[in-house]
Amino acid sequence: MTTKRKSKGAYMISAVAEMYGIHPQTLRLYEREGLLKPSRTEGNTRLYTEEDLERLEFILNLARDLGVNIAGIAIVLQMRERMEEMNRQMQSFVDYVRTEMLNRMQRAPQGMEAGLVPLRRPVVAAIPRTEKKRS
Amino acid sequence: MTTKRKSKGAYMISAVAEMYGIHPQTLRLYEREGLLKPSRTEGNTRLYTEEDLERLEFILNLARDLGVNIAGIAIVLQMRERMEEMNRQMQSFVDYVRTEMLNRMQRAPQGMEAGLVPLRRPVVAAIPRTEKKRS
DNA sequence: TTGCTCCTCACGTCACGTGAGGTGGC
DNA sequence: TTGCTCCTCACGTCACGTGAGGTGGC
Repeated sequence: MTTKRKSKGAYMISAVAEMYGIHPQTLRLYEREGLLKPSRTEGNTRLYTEEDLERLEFILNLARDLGVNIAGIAIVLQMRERMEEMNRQMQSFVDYVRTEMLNRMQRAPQGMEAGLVPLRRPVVAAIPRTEKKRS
Repeated sequence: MTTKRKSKGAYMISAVAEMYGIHPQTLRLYEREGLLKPSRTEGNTRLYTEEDLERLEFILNLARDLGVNIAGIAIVLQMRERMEEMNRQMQSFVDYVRTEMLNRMQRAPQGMEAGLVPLRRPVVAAIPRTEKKRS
């Protein structure tokens, strides 16, 4: 038996197939269709990182549980990235406003009662986060 | 020939099918699968409003041009609604901050050089809008 | 009556997943 | 050598779109 796991968090195709109960050919299919892009060894063997596995879990959730086809998964993946980008921008904007408000308050505390209250729990808290598991 | 269009902006199934070059059965299929929910006349005949047609155009773009299956279209539709909701929240937050900043400036104009410049073109301008045609 | 509507059932096609078969390198 | 890897080709199944067939109301 050879090592199916190579270096830190990089898996060969049969290990991944076994972990998720799918056929190795299915993994090759997903790659051919552009859903996954695992790196390769010098000998051309696929290596799946933790990041690839996270993406694969998302794909399998759509494909197996929800019945979405490959074209649909591709769209959903890119929409997910757009939403995450929006969340990042929203978050940095909220952070900017919060620190700016605090700066101003220190210089002119009389404005406090009018402006600070709505900022304590910023709008971003009401936005559904796209789930993203961290190992 | 009967009237295929009833009242303002409400179309019967054959008119819609002809407009978009699809089979009436396909429209019934999309409704059965939950993608479209046209209203009905008292006699149980489907009536498609302008809003339904807009949604249908989005669906057809996914189905015909991109090859997304029905399960995928359902997911994409609900992601689209979430993104639109996020945009609305972002916009209202930006609006709130802008007016609040202006209020403060009028009361304490010495803070101007530090805070106003980044707000002139708010973050929302960098966010890709989901397209939404208006008739 | 005509031309639409409603519905259900069924078929053809295609995508997806999987299997077989043959190759090559650690 | 063994057990993996790579690849291509092919098949079974199912979803999607469409057609037929029969019904009913404006």
